[in-house]
Amino acid sequence: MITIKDIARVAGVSHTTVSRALNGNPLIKKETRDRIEKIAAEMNYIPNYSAKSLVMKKSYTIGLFFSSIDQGTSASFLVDAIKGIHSVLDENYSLTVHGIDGIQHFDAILPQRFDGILVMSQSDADNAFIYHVKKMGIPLVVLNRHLEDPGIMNVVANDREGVKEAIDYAVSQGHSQCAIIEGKAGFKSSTERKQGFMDSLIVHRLPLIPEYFAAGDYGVESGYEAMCSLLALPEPPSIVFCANDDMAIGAMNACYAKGIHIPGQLSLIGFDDILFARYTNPALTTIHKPVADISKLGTTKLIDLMKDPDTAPEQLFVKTALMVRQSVAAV
Amino acid sequence: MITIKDIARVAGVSHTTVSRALNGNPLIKKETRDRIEKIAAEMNYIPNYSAKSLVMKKSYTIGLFFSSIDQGTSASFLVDAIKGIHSVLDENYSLTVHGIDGIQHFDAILPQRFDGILVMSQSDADNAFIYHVKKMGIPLVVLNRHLEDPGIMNVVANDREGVKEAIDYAVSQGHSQCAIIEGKAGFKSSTERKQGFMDSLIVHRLPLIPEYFAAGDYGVESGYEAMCSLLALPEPPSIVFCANDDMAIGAMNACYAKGIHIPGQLSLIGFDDILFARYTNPALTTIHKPVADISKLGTTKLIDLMKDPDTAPEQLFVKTALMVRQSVAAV
DNA sequence: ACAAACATTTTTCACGTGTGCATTTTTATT
DNA sequence: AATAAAAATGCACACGTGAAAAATGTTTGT
Repeated sequence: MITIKDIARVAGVSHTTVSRALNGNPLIKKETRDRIEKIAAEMNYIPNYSAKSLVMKKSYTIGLFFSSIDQGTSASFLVDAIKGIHSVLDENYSLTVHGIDGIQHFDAILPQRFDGILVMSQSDADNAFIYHVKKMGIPLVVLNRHLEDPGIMNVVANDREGVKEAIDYAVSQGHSQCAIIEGKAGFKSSTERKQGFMDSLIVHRLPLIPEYFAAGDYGVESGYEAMCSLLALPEPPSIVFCANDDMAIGAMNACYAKGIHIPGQLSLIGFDDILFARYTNPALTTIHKPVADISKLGTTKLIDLMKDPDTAPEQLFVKTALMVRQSVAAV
Repeated sequence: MITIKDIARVAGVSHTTVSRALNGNPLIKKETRDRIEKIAAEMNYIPNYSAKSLVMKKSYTIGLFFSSIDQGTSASFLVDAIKGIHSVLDENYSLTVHGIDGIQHFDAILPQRFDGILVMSQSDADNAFIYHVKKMGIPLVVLNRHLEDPGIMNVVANDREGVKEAIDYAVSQGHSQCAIIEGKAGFKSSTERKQGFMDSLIVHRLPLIPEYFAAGDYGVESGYEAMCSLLALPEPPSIVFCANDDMAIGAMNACYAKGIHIPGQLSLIGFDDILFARYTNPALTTIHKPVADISKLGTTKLIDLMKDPDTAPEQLFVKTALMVRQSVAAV
């Protein structure tokens, strides 16, 4: 392996000069710099990142942490996040992927190992981790879950507003018997979406019927079961909002099984806009959650934070969008 | 930050002794070792991985490379791979995720940066990268795509055999007019699956009808279009095998659109067994591709290779499994 | 012409760790 | 008790890089 010392020998200068020349330090004369750069290129010099890391106390690594990799994280979520991040991240940073639930010792989460950390957070349980990162002074952006803490950079979708708009739309289509299949208990997103649902009903002076609030856990199966219980009610709803698309697909299956026609007999709205929402039968009307955009914006902010740790933390909201398809009928 | 020198000072020994004690070097007396370990624990010592990397020429990093992150890689694929790897990877290794198409300079792919590399390969185009890695002497396992090269550790599913079994099953249900929607041109998996399809037809003395070979590209839309063209034939097939589930879902949508009932009028078989295959209407009969198992086995082999670079390369096959659901009717 | 200011480069040191070899301490053997 | 052998520990250096301080060469000002 070629080192700056090798280049120095060839160029007839000290290794420090080489270092400066290659790092754009203005103390070096232009001709010297050009000559050294040329030699470095010819010799196929590639910097040793371990040595750089040691001396610079930088790792050239960004950590992406999900609440869990195994459980509760949908595939599209993970992929869209990675895509969004890669689209703005400099090539000589590498991105490592972790599940917070898989970490044995927070001790291993150190500034020397991560130049910055993105937490794609889904639950309050992540807070212990988040505050550890903050305490260690590692530049940090929390994505996807709204934090109350104004000291932490935070990028989220306005789930609540998005759901409200969707239910407003449903009401405008003539629906008044609106039910919800809620997300996983303890997840911030669950309460946010439920709030948006209620916001709309309240604005439209529609009653909040306790039987129309069915529990779910974001899993496909839970959507199936929740829908079964809603259909079993003496007076079933005319429309059901599912707190994510996976549950909407489960709910749709329950309708197939019971012979309920969508949207003829029952309308359905999802949340997330996963790839397959477009391809259910009928195509699912859902709220598009811009995971890639969130990740992109979050990464941009993280980079700012890494450049200048004193960048003021912000609470940023990315807009959701209602995707009107075929699962909601006018009554 | 605490260093071994700090510990050495407290323990009244040299930093060398500390280093040895903490690394299980047998040259150290048991009592000394115990004392040093205790002090290290009390002082909350955490080794500096940059320094370790520099001197050991190790990076404690495993790279996971997909052909592309943006295009052609389905979400479940990426997630299952990450899950499988995490399940066997030691905690003090970190996993970085990359798209081969996003790499500007192969020069950055060095032994000093990666202790080992897993390539989740989908196309021949990855070969340039694969051989670069091999040339650099980085322990390497290629997953998912069968390589001819016996010098490279390779873990793949037996797609061909899996498809053959599925078509055998279709034939046993009385089907004789079998069509295929092929995968993306240039992808090894496309030809493998097509081969399996033909293997079965040939064994059963069924004709290979050119019109029944429709082109696809693994995308949902291509499945839709291919199915439309098959349905437009004067004599449409009785069963269609789709080279992946995404296309099967697209094909299913084409049938909805044309009012063709599945499996009443047409049967359908997919490949991959993605999460949603279970929840289409009807539930999709498909071939389960054990991505997580492939990743797991591949990682195990990579670890072997990292421990002993002379480990003999193998070509390992992981079994697929036919998941019989409701999209194939008996005729 | 000589000092002062400036530009450029080199010298020396540090970062935290592991290792070959020398040195000291302990144990075993005679 | 003397000696050899073995066990335990320390010294000095290396890894590749960057930065402060020092040194050298060059220009400017009077």
